[in-house]
Parts: sequence; C-alpha cells; structure tokens
Amino acid sequence: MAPSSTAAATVPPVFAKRDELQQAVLLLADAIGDVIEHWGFRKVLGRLWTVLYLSEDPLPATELADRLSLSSGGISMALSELQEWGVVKRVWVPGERREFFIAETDFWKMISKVVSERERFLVTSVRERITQASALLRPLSSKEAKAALRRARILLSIAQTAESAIATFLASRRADFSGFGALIQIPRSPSTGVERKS
Amino acid sequence: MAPSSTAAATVPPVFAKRDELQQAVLLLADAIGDVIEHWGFRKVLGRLWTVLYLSEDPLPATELADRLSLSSGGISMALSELQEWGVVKRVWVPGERREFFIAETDFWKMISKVVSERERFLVTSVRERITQASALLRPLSSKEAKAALRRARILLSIAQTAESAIATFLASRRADFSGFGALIQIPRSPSTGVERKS
DNA sequence: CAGTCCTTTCAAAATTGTCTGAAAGTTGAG
DNA sequence: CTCAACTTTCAGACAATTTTGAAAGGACTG
Repeated sequence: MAPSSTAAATVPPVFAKRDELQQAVLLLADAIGDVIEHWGFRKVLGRLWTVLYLSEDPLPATELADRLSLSSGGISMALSELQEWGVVKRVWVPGERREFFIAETDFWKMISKVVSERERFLVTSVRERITQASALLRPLSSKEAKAALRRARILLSIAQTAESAIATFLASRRADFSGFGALIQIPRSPSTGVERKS
Repeated sequence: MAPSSTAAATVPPVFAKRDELQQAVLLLADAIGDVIEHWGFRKVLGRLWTVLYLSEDPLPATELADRLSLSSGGISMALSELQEWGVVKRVWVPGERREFFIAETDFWKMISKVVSERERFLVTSVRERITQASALLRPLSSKEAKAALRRARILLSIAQTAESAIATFLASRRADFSGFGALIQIPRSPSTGVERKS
C-alpha cells in the first residue's frame, strides 16, 4: 500500500484530489475486475487492465504495483498474461529506462481473441467428446442406452450449433444466435428433437 | 466407486454392457461438466445434471452418488443447488420411500433463470459502481481525472447496453446484440460515445 | 565491464474453494 | 411413540489457485 495513507487530515489539497482520483479508479477497477472474474479470468487481470485503460498515458509496472497493492512478481505475471491475450501492450517511452504499458482499447480485438482461443477450443473439445460418447452408445440396445443416445444427440446438435455460431461471429463480427431458435424460442417447431418433455 | 470394477474379464455380458453405458454417460457428464465450469459453476453440478438428463427415468440420490463417486453430503448439496437454479426437479415415485430426481429439459427455463439471477445482477451492480465512480471523477479537474472520466463514460455506456440487452433477451427470448454494434463492428458510426480512440 | 535498475521466475505461503463423513434432522410406517 | 430409512448440515480435511518475495537474469550507463 502507498506509504501516505496514515495522516488524512494533514494531507495537502493536491494529494487529497489525487486520492479521490485513485479511489474512483479502484472502484472502477474492482467493478471491471468482477466482470472479468465472471468470465473465468483472474480478477486482478481485470483490475490491472482497467487501471491502464483509465490512464490515457502509459504506466510503468511499479506504478501499477503501487496502485493495486500487488507484488512486483504478481504484476509481472499479470502483465505477461494480459499481453498474451492481446489486451495490454508494452510501449517504450523515450528517455525512460523501464517499460511502460497501455491498455488495448479495441474491444473487438480483445473479444475475438478470447472467443477464438478459449470458447472455440472448449466447444470443439466438447463436441468431440459428445461424438465419441454417442459412438459408444450406438451399438447398445438397452432401454437406458437408447434414451441416453437420444439425449446425447440433442446435446450434440447444441454443440454443433454453438460451434458454427462462434465461427460466424468471428468471421462477421456479428453475434448470430438464430441457430438456437429451436431451443430458445418456445419449442413448437417439429423435428428438432428438443421439445419439452412435460 | 462401484464395488464391481475389479474383475473385468469375468464380468457377465449384461454387466459389461452396463459398464459401457456408464462409461459413455461419464464421458458426456465430464464434457458438459467442463461447459458448466466454464460458465462459473462447479463442475460437479454439470456432471450431475448430465447424468440425470441422460436418464429419462428419475434417479435416487444414492444412484447418483454411486455413478459419480460422490459422498452423500456432496450429492445432497449439489442437488439443492441445482434445484435452486431450476435445473433439476424432485419427483416422487409411487411406492418409493426415497426421493427421485429428474433433469429439467427446457433449456430456455434454465438459461433465463441463470441470466436473470446472475448475469443481470452482476451487470446492474457493475453499472451502479461505474456511475458512482463517474460522480467522484466529475468534479476533478486534473488531466488524469478528465481522461479517466472520458473512459469511464465509455464503460458506462457498455454496461447500460449490456443491461438493456439482457432485459430484451429475457422479455423476448431472443438475443439482441445490435446495441453493441458500435463496439463489435469496426467502429465508424458517430455519436455513440464508444468510438475507437486510435 | 562493473554497477544499478528493472524484470522475470519460482518455490513456499496464503488464500480460497471443494469434498467427506459423522451427527443431527426429518419422515413415514408400524 | 419409536424405529428405520433417508436427507441435510457442517466442521474439518483436502485440493487447487493465487500471491509473495527473494534470487536470478538481463540491459543500459558511466
């Protein structure tokens, strides 16, 4: 933590303002951190990106460590990870010895990287496993196996739809969920195999 | 684990088939478990739902504990949680003492519950915090504070768009991401406040 | 080319999250 | 009411993840 936080009453106005700014930045960082955590990344990655995003000027690692009360090692690792995700960039500031960082501000770049490297991989791997399990079930003749196969086919069609929705999204920059219509709409259309049981 | 898994070679054909079925079920359960984990829930919740989903007949807790090698306590907690999320239902089988469970098969029901209770809450809470931070920044006059406010306003517009997209989704059962157009498309449209800085 | 400043790595510590199993609680039958 | 069958709860064990800080590794400077 910053070594200045003990004597609030005697802090000069300029520093008080600075603290207000930092307070607001941290509030925002925590909010975005929660979003990022919800998306399955570490919270600190979101907090770090936010601090950089809110500063139009590049910041050095020490400044980030200071503002977020994080160890130097933690900052280094977080920055590397953010850079791999294409969410933060390293810049060189003329005449400065240390490195500076800025936030990527192109949201599409960030989203497409995550979707293509993470979501797509997951969905593909899941689709493959469902296919494999279906193959195991197909030769079985018990009532239970047939029921399981019936439902495995539904899961497979969902996975396939998701897979192509992701591909379309990446290609066109537009989210297209129409393929899920039969699932998301009140199931009424015939022959989709996904009607309600009831 | 089931007490039968030691002597594969001497297992009668009927049991062998049963094992193949269970193997396929577990493969599917793990696949869906990964999806659910990726969505921020415990993996075991996804595995449990899947076992129920693949069985058209209701299953008792002991059967689930057995198939998933989970303790009675774990099963009980997982089933309660799944029930709260409206993803599993408790049914009474005539003449049976213990309780049985079935998977909810209406995907819309499951999705809308999660979206309305989890995503919506998060997005609203984030939007509120961004608003609050913006209020802290507004009176500040430093260059840094102004830059931060400028970007906080962009974050706010994203949060607001997300919030209304979720509301529309819940009301109409259709995903509508058109509000994100200015972000997702190559940013070119005027007056949205979310153009690229470049 | 030695010294300083800065960054990265990584093992250990701290933290956080999950699971177990025994005890308490509940339900229904006799 | 009492027992047996089943379920829930929860404290502690265990497991996974995250963070720290010290040491090693560059790289620029004088």
